[in-house]
Amino acid sequence: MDKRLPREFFERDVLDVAPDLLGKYLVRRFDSGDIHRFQITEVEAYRGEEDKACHAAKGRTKRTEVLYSEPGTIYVYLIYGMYWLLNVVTGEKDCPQAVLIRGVKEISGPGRIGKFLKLDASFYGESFLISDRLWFEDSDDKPLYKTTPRIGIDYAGEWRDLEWRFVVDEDSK
DNA sequence: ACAAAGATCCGT
DNA sequence: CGGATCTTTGTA
Repeated sequence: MDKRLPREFFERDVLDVAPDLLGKYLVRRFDSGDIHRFQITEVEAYRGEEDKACHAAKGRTKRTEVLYSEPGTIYVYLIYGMYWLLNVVTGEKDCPQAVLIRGVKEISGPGRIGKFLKLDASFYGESFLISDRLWFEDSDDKPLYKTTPRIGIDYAGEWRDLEWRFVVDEDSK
């Protein structure tokens, strides 16, 4: 059976998709053919042009173009000249939203995930719905989680304090 | 054309 | 706490 998360999963508001991704599996098929599954433990939501922390706050540019495309599309970008951060586009087409994958069970930190999964610019615009090297799979786990403000966005003014970071609560497992 | 900052990580 | 390292964006 196909456990890959379908378009309908991502075609919802980012604030619904983000917590639902906790406990799901991020699956990477490397060039060698080896397939690794990583259970998601930490995510953040970035929501629309109004959200000053969202890259789409700058409007439609070459970099943010993909945020306006179909739900389930891969958004990767290089930060600090060395780390590829991984996001999945959510919501209706033309509503720029994305979930940042910040942590999985074996790896803490969005920059380290990109390094471990060998991500690069070639993933930009690819789709999690049909890719043969990067996708999400369902899981029966419904872990309890806590919310906190997002990390590293102190510049975002009133949007800084919104608790749009979702972290699996280990204590409750 | 140039300068500045960034959804980070690591070593000191 | 500062350096690495380079793309994107704002300003001229």
